[in-house]
Amino acid sequence: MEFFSEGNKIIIKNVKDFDVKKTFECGQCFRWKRESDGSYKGVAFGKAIIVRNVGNDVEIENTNICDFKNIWYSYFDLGRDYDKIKACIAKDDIMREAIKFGNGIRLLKQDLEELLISFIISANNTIPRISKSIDMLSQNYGRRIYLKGDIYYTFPSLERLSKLNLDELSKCKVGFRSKYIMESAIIGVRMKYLTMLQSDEKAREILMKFSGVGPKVADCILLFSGIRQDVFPVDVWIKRVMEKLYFKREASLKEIQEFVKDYFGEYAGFAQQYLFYYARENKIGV
DNA sequence: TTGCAGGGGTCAA
DNA sequence: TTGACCCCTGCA
Repeated sequence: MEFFSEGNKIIIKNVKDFDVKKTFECGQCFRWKRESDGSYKGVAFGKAIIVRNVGNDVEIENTNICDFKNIWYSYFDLGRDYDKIKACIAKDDIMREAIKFGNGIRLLKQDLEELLISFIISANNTIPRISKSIDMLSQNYGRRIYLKGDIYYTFPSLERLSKLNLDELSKCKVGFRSKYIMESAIIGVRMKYLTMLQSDEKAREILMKFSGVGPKVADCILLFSGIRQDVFPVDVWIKRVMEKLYFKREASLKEIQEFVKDYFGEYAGFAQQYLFYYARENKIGV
């Protein structure tokens, strides 16, 4: 992979497997907004950038070599060989079709604190509402940053969120999840560093001790932070697509997870992303 | 216009 | 195993 800077842009030449639209719209993140020219503006790790596909290249605007090396290279998972992953999980015609459809999806390595709160908000919620709540939390309690003269807001720290009361949280339209957010922020601050989870065998168990974090949310946090690739978050869409295309009948959460563990193995999480995008975009099972 | 179901699940009984 | 849960949107 070759990259260079040009003004306030980083240009990554001849990038394989990086479709900006699919990566931001496959359901793993909530803070990227599509612009009329097809680029995406968003905030991650305290920085606001614009990302776009230009032919075979990817451009990142409002950044520099230093941030690219320290933040974006990891965030966009640029060190990974997606051909290898795809070869590992392409076990059948269904999966090959889903991979073909979702070709260019990358799994982002996102911030743990933001993931924890975002996916607590996602429970029994709709994507537009989740985005709205996350934007409101950021606007009210995040830090101001600038991009091309416009104001953006970073996602607030757990430290900051842990000091809010239920009324303040409820104003961000999180509904019954305000209690979960408050309690989880306090637990997170008490743990000192969520990054400890990186090297913890019991990361999933620990995450499920947080208020509002069950098996699905825990798996999303593990997968979208890059801690684990073998987890397979099962939500209503994945349940439907697995039942319709693989089981040909109703199947329990446990059944599905045991099946994919053996079937897709260490890269089950990538299979989940291709299937999720495929199922949602084509409304499979609806 | 009004009413109701349902949504990236989790919790508590 | 089951029902409640904020509250906004879509649809009849």
